[in-house]
Amino acid sequence: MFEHTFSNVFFIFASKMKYTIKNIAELAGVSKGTVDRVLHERGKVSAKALEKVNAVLNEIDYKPNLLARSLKKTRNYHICVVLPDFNKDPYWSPCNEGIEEAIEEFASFGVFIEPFFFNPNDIKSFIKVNKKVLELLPNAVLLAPLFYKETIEIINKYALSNIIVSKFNNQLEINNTQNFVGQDLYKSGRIAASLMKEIISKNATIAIINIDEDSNNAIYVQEKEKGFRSFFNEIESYNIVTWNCKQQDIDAKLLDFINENIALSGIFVTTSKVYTIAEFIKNKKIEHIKVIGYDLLDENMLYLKNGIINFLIHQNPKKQVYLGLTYLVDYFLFDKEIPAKSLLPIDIITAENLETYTEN
Amino acid sequence: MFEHTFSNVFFIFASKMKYTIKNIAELAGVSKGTVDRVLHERGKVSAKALEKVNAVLNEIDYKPNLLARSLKKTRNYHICVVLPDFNKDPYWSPCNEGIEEAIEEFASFGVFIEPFFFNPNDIKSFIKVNKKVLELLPNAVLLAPLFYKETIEIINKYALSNIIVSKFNNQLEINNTQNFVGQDLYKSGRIAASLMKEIISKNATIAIINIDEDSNNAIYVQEKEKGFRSFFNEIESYNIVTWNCKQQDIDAKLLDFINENIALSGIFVTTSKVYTIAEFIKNKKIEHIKVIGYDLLDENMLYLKNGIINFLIHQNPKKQVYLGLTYLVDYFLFDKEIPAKSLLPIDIITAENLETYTEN
DNA sequence: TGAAAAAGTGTGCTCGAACACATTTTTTAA
DNA sequence: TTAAAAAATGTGTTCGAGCACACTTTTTCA
Repeated sequence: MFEHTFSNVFFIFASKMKYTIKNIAELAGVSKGTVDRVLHERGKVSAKALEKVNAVLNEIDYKPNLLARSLKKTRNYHICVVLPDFNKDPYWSPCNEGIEEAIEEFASFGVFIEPFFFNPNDIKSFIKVNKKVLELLPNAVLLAPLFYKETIEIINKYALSNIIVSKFNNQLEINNTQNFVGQDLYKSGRIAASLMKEIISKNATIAIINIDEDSNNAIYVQEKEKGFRSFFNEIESYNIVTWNCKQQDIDAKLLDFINENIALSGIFVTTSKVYTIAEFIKNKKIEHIKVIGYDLLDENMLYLKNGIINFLIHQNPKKQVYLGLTYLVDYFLFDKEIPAKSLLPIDIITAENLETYTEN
Repeated sequence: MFEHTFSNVFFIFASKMKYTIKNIAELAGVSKGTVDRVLHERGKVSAKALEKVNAVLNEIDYKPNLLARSLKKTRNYHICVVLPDFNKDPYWSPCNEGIEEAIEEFASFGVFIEPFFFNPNDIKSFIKVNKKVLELLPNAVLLAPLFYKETIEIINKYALSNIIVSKFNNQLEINNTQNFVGQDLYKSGRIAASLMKEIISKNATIAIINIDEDSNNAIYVQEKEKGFRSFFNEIESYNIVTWNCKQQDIDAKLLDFINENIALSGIFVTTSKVYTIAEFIKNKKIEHIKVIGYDLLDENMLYLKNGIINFLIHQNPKKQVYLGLTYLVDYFLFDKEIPAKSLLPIDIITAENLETYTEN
């Protein structure tokens, strides 16, 4: 270790001392300008000076003060979040909380976060909103890429304007995605299956129900279905059937579907719309069917608590946006790298541990 | 809205513009010193000036730049973490990772974090380590308060030296704890019980096994037991027995215990030592007993994957320390409030969702 | 009324990094 | 040998908040 002392520095933690560029300059016997040039490899440094500075840098553990760095290059950063309108689909409602928290928290650092909502049932609305955002020329966009083809196009346009794009919730291509925050949907399906297996008896029939899933975001639901089926394929002796339906058809057709499959003892709903099935089951007083679905919507939580839904899988949309925004902010302010792929844990929610996820 | 413009300010986002003290001073027609006095209520401001500044402050949404604020009052903060040696109990091993990550991340902000380990089986070691830490006079201590009486004493001493104390993992008093990061142990026991109920048949016998729990940290284990029993008390028709044992006695005595309780079909181990029971069950080729325990120790994860352990409850010690440290750092750097009580979600881990918690 | 005390106000420096620009040293070539 | 060009080095300003200190205005009271 170096044994030098600085006039202006009070050694509190001997070896763990925080060095500044000025300190390094003094130790190396050069000016802070030279140290700066060495640190940033800006050239214009003589071999002798380079050596002196590097000698010091090798001895100490210099970490630039990120507060000072970020303050110096103070800029106002603008991040837009593009996501479905939660009035059209309550699944997205928690995202809003996450965004509001991020707005509040990061405003003090000069980061301005702005949400933009589109209609998840209307591709045109998705395109329109993105066009509007593009015109604002923000520094970055955090996007829920619901529509495959249109997202590819808009991402290219953003790229032309040097706007960073991160995605959340839906993986655009299932592999090789960049800047993505979300969950592994295939695994999520497998987990649902493993839970189902624990709570129903052998040789039973299990239904996978996809509600209101048109071809657009069907790929995401299909991943879950694949995962679910893969689990049972490995153990056999279960009969898995898939039913695609519209929400308004449930009342008219679900009873027929149940009667057609007499051994039916488990239903896996691939989205947050599981409450519609639960409602039906409750009204018809069907007691032998176990239900697993997605997400902590108010209605879902109600049916979970009174035992009609047995398990919910938590996709944690709030954490997804918040984390996505955190990555972008850390990138702008502190030069942190944005993780190419951030897969959140897949939480299993029961009536008992539910409140530990909703508190605070 | 104000319609003024500043010579040196470029309006990017009309109303969402970031104001500085200088801006406010210009708008109010006073100097930044006066604005500063108003903001901090330092007095020495005339009624007229106060009014002018407040008029501006009411119109705009001033958020001080936390980077600048923190840079100005640059200090080196020293935080000590006092926790059990992970060589004595592998449960604490993930904490180390959390601490290492925090050290790395916060060093750039002038925060120096230092871990101190004590022997969890030796009260004297706990006292000794804390005494050592006290002499260092850090700004804060993050503590795993394993021993009740001794913790009370040491906390008082820290307080006398104006050292902030946060606790994690063990709640000192079950209610009214301050600066605590951890889980609700009672609830955790209930969750274990609810899972047990799903996977065993009615009228069965269930064993609660406490391994190596002497009177010191017994209170924490007792909370889990209480929660577990409370769940089954509500539904009856189950027979719950408790067995307290030493790890070295398992081989000699567990088989007797199992034979004494012929209907035994579920075991709840109240700590991370569940692998010792799993090992026994595997060796004796007992197949009808379901096992639920705690924490993602390597051995536990192995038995979870091969089906001997059915569920693990994740106490997330790594997240606990990391979060505890984050709270302290945010407090020192950005004047954020330290939450009095931060209860983490209680994660249910199965063979299927396990890897979503261990990745990244 | 006027000097002293009190109250109010403004200026300028600091934190550490970054970078523009000024100054000094070395190299080049006539 | 020397002037010009190039390279190397050092200096000073900025970011925004916070605070010490200097300066100005108002109030107090003999």
